Amino acid sequence: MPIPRPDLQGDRVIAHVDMDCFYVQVEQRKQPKLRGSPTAVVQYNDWKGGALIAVSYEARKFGVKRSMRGAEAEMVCPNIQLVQVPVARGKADLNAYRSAGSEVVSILSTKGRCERASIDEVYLDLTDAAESMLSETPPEALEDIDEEALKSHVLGLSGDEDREKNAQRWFIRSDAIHQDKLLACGAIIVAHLRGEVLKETEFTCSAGIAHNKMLAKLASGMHKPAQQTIVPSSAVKDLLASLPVKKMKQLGGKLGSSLQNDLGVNTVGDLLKYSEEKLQERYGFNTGTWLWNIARGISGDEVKGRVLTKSHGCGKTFPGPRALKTTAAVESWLNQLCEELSERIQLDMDQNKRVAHTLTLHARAFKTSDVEPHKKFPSKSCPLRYGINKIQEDAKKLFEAGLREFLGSHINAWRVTSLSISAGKILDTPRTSSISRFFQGKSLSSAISDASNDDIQDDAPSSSIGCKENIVPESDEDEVFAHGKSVKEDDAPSKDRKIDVLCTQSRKQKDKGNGSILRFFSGIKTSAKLASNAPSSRSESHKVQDQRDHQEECVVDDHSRLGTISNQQRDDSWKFNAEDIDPSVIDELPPEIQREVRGWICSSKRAKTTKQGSSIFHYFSTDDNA
DNA sequence: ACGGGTCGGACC
DNA sequence: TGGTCCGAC
Repeated sequence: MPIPRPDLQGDRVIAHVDMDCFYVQVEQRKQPKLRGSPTAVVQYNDWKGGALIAVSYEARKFGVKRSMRGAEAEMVCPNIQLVQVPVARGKADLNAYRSAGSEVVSILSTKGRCERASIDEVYLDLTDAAESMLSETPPEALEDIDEEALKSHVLGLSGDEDREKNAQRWFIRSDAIHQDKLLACGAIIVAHLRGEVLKETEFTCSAGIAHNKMLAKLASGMHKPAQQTIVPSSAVKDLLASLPVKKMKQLGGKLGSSLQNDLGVNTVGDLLKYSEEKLQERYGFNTGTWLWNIARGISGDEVKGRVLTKSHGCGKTFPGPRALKTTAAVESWLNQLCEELSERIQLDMDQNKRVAHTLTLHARAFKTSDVEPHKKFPSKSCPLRYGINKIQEDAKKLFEAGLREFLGSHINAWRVTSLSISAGKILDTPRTSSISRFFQGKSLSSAISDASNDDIQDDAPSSSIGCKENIVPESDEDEVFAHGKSVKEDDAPSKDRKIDVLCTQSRKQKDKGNGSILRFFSGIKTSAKLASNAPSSRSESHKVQDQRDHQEECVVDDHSRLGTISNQQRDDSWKFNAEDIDPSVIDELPPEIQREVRGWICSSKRAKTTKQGSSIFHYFSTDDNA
């Protein structure tokens, strides 16, 4: 699982920021009277008082732990305040925590590359900011330095008496090595950011500052809550020497157990005894090298610039007697899950201009009269279509396909103990200079949800799920394009505006038969009609569109009717599917382009690749503002 | 009858 | 790829 990355760049400044008992803080902000008293967040309190998923530091003093039941917590801490996770559609609703996490990220992402590692954790690469500070305003006197930064814990400082004094001296050491000075700057930046977070969100957090993610993560947990810890290189060896392997990220599971049980490695330092080859032999090449490196505090793992999640999922378990026994029960719960999922991907689209492309269903099930004892319910996925009903419909088909495979040819009673669906392959929709401009009177979001209006029932043969085929049925293009009211009203393109080409990157041109050029021309056909009875002024929303900082072309996607927009500029050719182009579309083009297009329609039965420099390419790729 | 609900990543 | 498994919070 872990993979070694050589730390090419040696002196990075990496921070890991971890919110303190985050769910509790979110609830305390909502309900300030809870502040200061022992508090825990539980979900579902009907069975033994619910399961604790976050515990305040006041409550921890009483020995309250995560994974206790509410009832247990009350035994060890009678005054504990138990707050329930909101429930929506019969399941836990974590949206409040997700959006609180986003508040934090929006502050933390201002000083450098930011990776959202979980709902309440981020990594920051502050190398550039720290270098700048060091060269412009290096910390030379205590007065220069944020008070919070001076409270940092600096690992490896010898002084046992006054920790804070030592830390302060460390900050302003003029003879410190460059690496340490960078860390000091990083710590000052982090202290400032934490102050901003507190001011703007009322949340406290803890942080670790080090030269790589692994050490930063380790450090952020060392002094909590609301404190920060610095790991100078000089402290790494001693730190790891006594660190139990299980404390290291990635070693909390089977791999860590194996190190202990099979190699007798109890601390990370113990790993130093093993050669890289030995570790590779035992755990495989990648893992072996990775282990060898982390024993030395080496990790080149980079901070990904990613503040948004890569997928959205929701699920629910149905333990013991609650296990679902009928397809009706399964469908009913799937519908609830799909509603939530739909809401979330819709929000993602509205807020972030992103579109999800695959829908995946997971389930756990067992057979009551089991012949094959431990067969797993297979997960299934299909292209994702926007719209609650479509998602529900597709999820149902995915479940049916999975169930058939799960049951095989036997006639068996079954129980489902968990269900989850997720939306993945989420791609940015770069700003539109393409066909979607014709429809930009409305948001991308409404365009897509309109495109998946549920009044038209499409019937995909459910058998197609098991196969490699797309279960998404083709629907009438007019369904998309018919929704033109805002286009007509206030945002129709002017007649002379360049009709943008719709195309896909050639490397993505795997869609067979339903190439996007086809949709493009269908689109032009309709939009040209709309355009012809529209006012000729550029609309307000076009200007807004133009300001989006994404770039380049827009493409109608395979999975949603009006969806994916992909970057083109780097491609030197576009591949067009020339099938089924309505001649009236071509009439809209300038004469010389018309001739060109008619030419390649005649000459090619299926597809045509135009190279950069061709007149068609030039025409369609030229900015209409030019 | 399970820490539940979600995530990310690697592997085949 | 899709599907599975692992690890994490």
